[in-house]
Amino acid sequence: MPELPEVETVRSQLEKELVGEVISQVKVIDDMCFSGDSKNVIGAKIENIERWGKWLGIMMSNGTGMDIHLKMTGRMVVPPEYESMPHTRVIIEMESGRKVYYWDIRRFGYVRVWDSYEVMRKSILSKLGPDPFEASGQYLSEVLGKTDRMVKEVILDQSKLAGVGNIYANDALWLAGVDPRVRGRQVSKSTAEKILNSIREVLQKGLRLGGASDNTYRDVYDGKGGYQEEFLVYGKTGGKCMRCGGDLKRIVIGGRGTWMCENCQQ
DNA sequence: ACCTAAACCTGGGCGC
DNA sequence: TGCGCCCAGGTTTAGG
Repeated sequence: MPELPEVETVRSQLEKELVGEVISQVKVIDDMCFSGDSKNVIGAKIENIERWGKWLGIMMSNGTGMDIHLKMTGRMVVPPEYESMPHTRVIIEMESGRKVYYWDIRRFGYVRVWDSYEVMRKSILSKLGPDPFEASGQYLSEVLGKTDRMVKEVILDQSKLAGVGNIYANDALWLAGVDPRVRGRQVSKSTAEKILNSIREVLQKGLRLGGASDNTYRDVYDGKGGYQEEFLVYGKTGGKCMRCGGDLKRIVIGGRGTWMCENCQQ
């Protein structure tokens, strides 16, 4: 699933491919994955590509903008074979002849065109907490101290911390040795700091490996990431704990699969 | 204001 | 072989 490391990988590759290009056409194959007025961006130059949490934001030279969310199964890809692939939903063409494809099996994600880049940016940022690399341990400790929700639900809450999804949340809590069911208010300040450091560590590793491709995620060149080979606990039903050798357990928190070692995570 | 659960969607895997 | 069911989860929305 595209989380911070996957979306950042896509952002940096798209930046290399597209900044400076002028959009000549937007072909919408599936309405469900597109909104806004595509005429706004025709003839405009791509100035910059940013990432906020799991969102991508494209700044256009005429003050308009586009945002993209990959949700579960979205891809932003450039290989030409995507021209006629099933599940290609939107095609963005450049004056240079280059094309970029929005491909998505489940149609949860989207490309949206906005009249104003600034309005778009503010609208997205208003829903998001800080990036885990910018948040302080003090901040996370304060957020946790105000809630009785389980710690895993809090770190997955994009309004509290932007960019962490289920894969990295599971692995970070195992690395920190914290039971995902612990209530926010029960977490000490030093434990909150340990959790934040573990989140950063697994995200860094994800970034270094180009993300996790256990399922449908691919980068801009249709390549796989490597983090799926390095999962600590995520998805390891019936697996053993790498730290103590105990059986990993699968539980459900907030409707999501959660993997943990009951011996190491207290 | 806070919290929970359902809805959105498709393909893959499973049991029968 | 095939059918029905469950599961995957980021975000929004509805309801308690």
